[in-house]
Amino acid sequence: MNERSLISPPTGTRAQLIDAAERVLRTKGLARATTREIAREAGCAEGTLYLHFADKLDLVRAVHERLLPAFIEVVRHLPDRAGTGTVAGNLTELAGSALRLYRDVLPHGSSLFADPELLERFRGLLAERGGGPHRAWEPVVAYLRAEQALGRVAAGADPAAAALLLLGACQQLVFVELMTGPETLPFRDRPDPAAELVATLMTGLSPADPSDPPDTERRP
Amino acid sequence: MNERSLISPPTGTRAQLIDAAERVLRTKGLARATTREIAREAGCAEGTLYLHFADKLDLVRAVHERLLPAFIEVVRHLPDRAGTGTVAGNLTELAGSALRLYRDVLPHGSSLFADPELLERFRGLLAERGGGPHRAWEPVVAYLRAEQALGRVAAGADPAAAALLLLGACQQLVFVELMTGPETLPFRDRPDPAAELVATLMTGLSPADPSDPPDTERRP
Amino acid sequence: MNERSLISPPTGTRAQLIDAAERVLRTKGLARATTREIAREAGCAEGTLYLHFADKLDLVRAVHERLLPAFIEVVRHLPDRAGTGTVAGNLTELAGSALRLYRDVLPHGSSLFADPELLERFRGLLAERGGGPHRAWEPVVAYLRAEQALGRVAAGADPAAAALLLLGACQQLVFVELMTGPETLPFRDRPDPAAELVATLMTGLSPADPSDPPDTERRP
Amino acid sequence: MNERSLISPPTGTRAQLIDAAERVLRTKGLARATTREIAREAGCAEGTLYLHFADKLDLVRAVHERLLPAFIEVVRHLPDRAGTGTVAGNLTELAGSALRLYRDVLPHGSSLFADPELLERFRGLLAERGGGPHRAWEPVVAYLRAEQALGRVAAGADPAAAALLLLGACQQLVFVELMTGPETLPFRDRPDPAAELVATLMTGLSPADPSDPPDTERRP
DNA sequence: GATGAATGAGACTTCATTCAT
DNA sequence: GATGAATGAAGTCTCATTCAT
Repeated sequence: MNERSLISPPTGTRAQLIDAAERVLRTKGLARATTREIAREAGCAEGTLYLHFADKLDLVRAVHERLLPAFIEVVRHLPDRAGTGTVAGNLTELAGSALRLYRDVLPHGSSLFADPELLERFRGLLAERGGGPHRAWEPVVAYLRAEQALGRVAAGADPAAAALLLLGACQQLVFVELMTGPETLPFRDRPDPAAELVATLMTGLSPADPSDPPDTERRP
Repeated sequence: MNERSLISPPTGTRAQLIDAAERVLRTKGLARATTREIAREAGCAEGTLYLHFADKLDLVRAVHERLLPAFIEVVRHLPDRAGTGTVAGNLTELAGSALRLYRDVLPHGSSLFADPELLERFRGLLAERGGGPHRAWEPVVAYLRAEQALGRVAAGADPAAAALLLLGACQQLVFVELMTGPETLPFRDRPDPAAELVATLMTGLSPADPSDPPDTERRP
Repeated sequence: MNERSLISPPTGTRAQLIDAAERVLRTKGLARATTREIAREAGCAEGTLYLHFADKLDLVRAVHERLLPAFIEVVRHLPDRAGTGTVAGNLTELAGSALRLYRDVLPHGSSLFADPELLERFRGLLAERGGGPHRAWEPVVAYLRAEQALGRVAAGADPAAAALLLLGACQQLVFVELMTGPETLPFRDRPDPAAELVATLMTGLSPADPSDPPDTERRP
Repeated sequence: MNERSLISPPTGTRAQLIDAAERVLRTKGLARATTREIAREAGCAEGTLYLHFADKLDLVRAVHERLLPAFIEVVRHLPDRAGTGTVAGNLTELAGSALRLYRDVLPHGSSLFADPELLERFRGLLAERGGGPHRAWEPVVAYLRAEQALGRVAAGADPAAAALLLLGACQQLVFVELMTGPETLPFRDRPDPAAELVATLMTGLSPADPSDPPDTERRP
């Protein structure tokens, strides 16, 4: 329908429409993001939208498409840092980036569940691009593997589980922030949530005392 | 508007409407859940809906209201189990329950971000009920504190961070499952994701070898 | 449909419904007077309305039916007063009563124009009862004729026109009051509109000076 | 919402909608004037109505807005005629115009009482435009004052009361005509109601014989 | 007689989409 | 490419009316 989508410069009417849609989607929500409102925000006529996109969902898809690289970008260069700084420092920086990213992206991603057809199109997009939120795990896993090779991460640790624990915590923290509203923020009293998550993940919960092995039942 | 809501038995037209709405919301999504479809699913006339609910969003709110207790129920009795079984076993069971719960609840909760007005009403509901997804952390924190007192969890561990890591990982896993679709399931090859998450959380990432302290830079 | 309508006492559910309907019609207007609201106001169930009236318009008709006698009552005894008091005094009293009456009745009467079917039913009611707003003119005409016979009203005056002038002025004054709202009342600064209308009607506009005959053109 | 309203030519979709609404309102009445019917009458789609008006009542308001000038136009040039023709002739012409005007306008104006919200909007319109049915009195009052200065109207007469008597009589005559229906027309036998009203208003009711002063009681 | 939950036709309104200019 | 008035299907919601209790 629109073969210039990958060639077209980031400026121009098409890009303005995507920008406008992104803003309206985040502000008003998917349910209230009308083509009229988006066109008004983009400063063009409603009909112009259909010169650049097949339909409204195609525009929403374009918004998501533009969001995808940002998602990977956050963790892309992480593996290169293996062996530099400290593991905890690198992971804390990762967690901080993830928190910022989720604040921007989660409303868009969550809205997908409100519309199965939109979700289906998004899956098609993921299939094309080979993307998906789980792709963020991979660089983290690669980084942890590299650190394992360097001996800075326990050899027995499960990098995939660790990546899921850390990124999942970040996502849930933002999810709860967005859901309960800006007033009632749990974890807000914490000075640096990212550092605390990483510290706990590094140390683990098991007591150091081997006289109390965690995998043995205490009572019959 | 409907004073029977707290007294009425779980059967009756009102309950049928909530049931029907829950099904339609999960099947068609919030954006496609029409009053006509809900009434048809409930086996009553469209107008009947407005005998029991102020408007459509009020019905959606009722669906969420019914979901809230389930959320807490999963973790409510966890603190009582402190000192019984193994810590890892108890947390694995929790993670398993959380995974099942999120599969049911996440689409509903995520859809809230598609409609700011609905989100606002949901916040009002949370304010009334004193609820919110973060309430699930509290029993986990209480449990971990109790285990710390028993010496089965490291005294220096941060229970709040641990709860967020574990529940966040579960939520993200389900989020990715639901988003990428039933075909492309990452982590599907894993026999028991819950156990792996718990194992990693228990052990931590830091290498056991004290000659390689994790918080010291290796290279300048 | 309901043969007891003329026999039934003024109390009882039927009368309560008419009372309630009268209040709701005046307060909310015909367009917002729902059966639910009327039943609530009457303190009975919605279905009860249909035990006493064929449909909603039948109830509205009953309200009008009860208003009709009040309309005539104001002027009924006027002819008997011929030759008593002063003509101006009698007419001023009449005008005062008419102003009060129109304030109660005009919203109901005017609303008839909003619904041709209701208006048609009202005409049927008038045909039955031999009523109609113009019946109010007759006693006034009779009174003026009697006063003419007594020489207290000019023999050449047209009683019908006089009745229309006086009652019409009262109706329009109330019409404007109701339409422009309670704040902006023209004629409100006048201490006694009724007396002023009557004074003008008694004296007429023609100058007393016969040297300036009113029916002669002054300029070519 | 529609900035062309003051600039747009009297043709075009907007004007067609106002025309159609005016017809439907007069034919079916406010209560039966549906947007579907109005759109059908205007020859456009139902949704088009909302391109030009905020909602249905806004369209009704526009109909009334277009009626307002007509109301004033009837009496606007009356003061200029002071001293020309005869007073009775000028007033008779005025009364004739008022009768014709009320036949067109009264159903619309009266319907306002059926819907308090519409009445409220109409008051807002009057406040904007500085209008209102009482504005019709002013030119009549000005005319009578001018004639008083010329000695063609009694110096002691009350112009405001006279205006109210004459216009009120015209309004009530039309009100009764419209209410009782085309068959039962009181005053229909009269050849020229306007002339008769004016004649009575000019002469007054008081007998010419000063030996019978109207303000003295005849009997104790 | 009284009830009030249920009904369903139909009202108003929104909004993605088209097309002549 | 751009426009924006027009479209009309579909949505939410109201309300007079019925009927089993």
